[in-house]
Amino acid sequence: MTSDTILGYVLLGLLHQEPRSGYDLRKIFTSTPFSHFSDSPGAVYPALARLRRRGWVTASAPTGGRRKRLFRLTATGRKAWLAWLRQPPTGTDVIRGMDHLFVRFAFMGEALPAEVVVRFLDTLAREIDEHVEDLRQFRREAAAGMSITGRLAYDAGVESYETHAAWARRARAIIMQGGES
Amino acid sequence: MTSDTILGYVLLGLLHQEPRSGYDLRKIFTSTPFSHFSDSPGAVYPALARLRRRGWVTASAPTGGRRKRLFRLTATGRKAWLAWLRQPPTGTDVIRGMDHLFVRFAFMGEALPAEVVVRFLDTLAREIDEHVEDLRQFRREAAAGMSITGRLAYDAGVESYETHAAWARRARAIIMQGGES
DNA sequence: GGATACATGTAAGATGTTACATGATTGT
DNA sequence: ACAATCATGTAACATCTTACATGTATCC
Repeated sequence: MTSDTILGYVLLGLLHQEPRSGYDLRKIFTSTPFSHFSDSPGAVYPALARLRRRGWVTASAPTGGRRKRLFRLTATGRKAWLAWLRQPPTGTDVIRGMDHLFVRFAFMGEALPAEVVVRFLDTLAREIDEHVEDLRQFRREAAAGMSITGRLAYDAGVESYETHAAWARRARAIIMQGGES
Repeated sequence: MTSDTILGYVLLGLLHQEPRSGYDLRKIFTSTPFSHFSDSPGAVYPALARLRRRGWVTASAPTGGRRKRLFRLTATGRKAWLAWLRQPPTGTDVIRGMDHLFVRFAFMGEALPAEVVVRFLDTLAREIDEHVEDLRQFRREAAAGMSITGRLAYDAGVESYETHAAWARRARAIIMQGGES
């Protein structure tokens, strides 16, 4: 049970909501304005083939006169997806980029109990704090050798992390009181 | 003169500062706490080979008893790097992720006049504003179908963009008054 | 003498990008 | 009839990751 890419898990998450075709999935990526995810057939279809090979999804025979095939999650697919969702955020996750973490978080509400979500946010806020401390430390030592724009860009990064930590604490409070956003 | 990857341009930027070896470049990635950039030899050496093939850098013969080879920018390499630096930020850049833009911005202070930097920030702030407007629009339409964590994650993304727009305006002011950060 | 840091590369494998190929259905 | 959208895939290509291979210089 080795892990798949983020794209694989996102597809799993969308198929957890309801069975869909490759085309449906691509359209979601086209129409959603966030997304590092490409709607290109060259990304989506091979990813679906991969998931099928792993036994995480099944494809129906072509339906409806069209060649449309609906993909649906298998039991092991759901298990793999839940295992992915349940991973607590690590320092490495924080360094490698918050985006993946947000994608994971976005799906959590559909499948995990509030306490797990809250724990995720707690850990995330703490991990970000630690990383910010490292970033500040480095800035103190290295600022002298940096250009103006270098320093400003660096500060933008730090500020971005701080924004995320503050968000995590606000989100935690919202989840705790039952979820009025 | 097709374009290279971000890694290529970052290497170019570091070599613009001073000639360095592949090892030197890798160490920079190891020791800097930001970075999506990997210090793995399997990324850096092939990228340097690519830049050499393009005629953007030259490699000295092994020096110093060691096998160390120093890479340095050629005139066309510097031109290609400057062309990359001078690109104004586009809407697509903003959607694909701010990170690349910050990397570019970080190098700008070393090579471009303040007015160009200011123009970059102006355009960036406007492009972000536009994108935020789209994101809000989508949220209004789609919020009903989203889970709590889905909505929260989405809002984190929007907030992140807003933070960046505000940063761009602050950075602009700092550059204009000569660069006290 | 042995560990650690210096130093450069290649090999295998997975993933993603862009472009191509093919054909059915729906709306005008 | 024709265009647009639905629908699924493959092919070529570049890039990155992880792991391997090799050898030198320095410090203790």
